[in-house]
Amino acid sequence: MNAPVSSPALTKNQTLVFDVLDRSEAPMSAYTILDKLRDHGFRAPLQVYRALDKLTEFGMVHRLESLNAFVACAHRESSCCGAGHGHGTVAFAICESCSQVMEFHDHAVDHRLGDWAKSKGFKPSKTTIEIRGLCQTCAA
Amino acid sequence: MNAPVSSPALTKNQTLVFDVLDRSEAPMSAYTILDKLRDHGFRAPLQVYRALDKLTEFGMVHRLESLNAFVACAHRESSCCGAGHGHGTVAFAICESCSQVMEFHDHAVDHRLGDWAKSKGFKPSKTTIEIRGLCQTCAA
DNA sequence: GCAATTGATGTAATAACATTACATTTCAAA
DNA sequence: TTTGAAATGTAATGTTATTACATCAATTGC
Ligand SMILES: [Zn+2]
Ligand SMILES: [Zn+2]
Ligand SMILES: [Zn+2]
Ligand SMILES: [Zn+2]
Repeated sequence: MNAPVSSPALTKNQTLVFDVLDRSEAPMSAYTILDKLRDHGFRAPLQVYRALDKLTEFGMVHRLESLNAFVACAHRESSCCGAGHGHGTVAFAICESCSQVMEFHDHAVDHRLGDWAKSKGFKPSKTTIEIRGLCQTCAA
Repeated sequence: MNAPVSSPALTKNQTLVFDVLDRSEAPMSAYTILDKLRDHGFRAPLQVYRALDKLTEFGMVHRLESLNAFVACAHRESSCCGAGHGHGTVAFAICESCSQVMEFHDHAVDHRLGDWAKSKGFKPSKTTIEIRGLCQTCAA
């Protein structure tokens, strides 16, 4: 269940993609990332998708399913469930006005969904929790 | 916050789309629905997307973000949070082997996420909870 | 009855997101 | 130094969703 994964040294493409995402305020689509990296020799979507796959596997990047977009992990150092990037289920609050994304982990929610799964004999592999709405600033 | 919505009589296209989804065991993409409805005069994706938009608005259909697909609501009559289809946040467990989808509502999860939002001044408009994994049968 | 408005529909074209297939390169282990 | 695994480059294609515009149908106000 979302076992921590080691994150080896990144390849050149992985580093480029991660740096773009990490410097971005907002989530980015694969194609937006591609455009940002044309200057660095990127020519095709697959170069981005391959890097994103690995970064996601390493837990350094998350895919926002409701946006078809990606963010660098903001769940940095350790936490309650697993160390470093090897976190358990994480949730996102996504502002539909300014695109800001807040990443958080809620133990109670995680356990509650885990209990539900157990009660149904369901074996979770990945859980998505995304709250769309307005951040404090934009709601004011 | 996810206020109940009245569901007026459906139009012809809405009825066709809903019936296809309602009879399906598994979630369907808009294009799969389109193919099922060619015989009934459907020719273009927009006919499906427009119907899906309305059905979603009525709470009769849900979009599964992690699948880019749609299911008929299985949350039928009333429930704790709002009557009929006008439900609060709902969660889905999606079997990656047999495609079966279980729709459920968990009060505790809903309130916990609501509390988090309140504590951050975040105003939720829509919350997505999707658990991918293996159903009891497929996990055996 | 007959505009005027509104919502639904039909159709084509295009945009946005993602994968398959195959050739080539890199690099560390044997 | 062979060789095998992982990464990369490139093109083509597949899948999902929207924009733009024309037409049609039901309702409302006159
Ligand atoms: Zn994270
Ligand atoms: Zn905001
Ligand atoms: Zn439902
Ligand atoms: Zn199953």
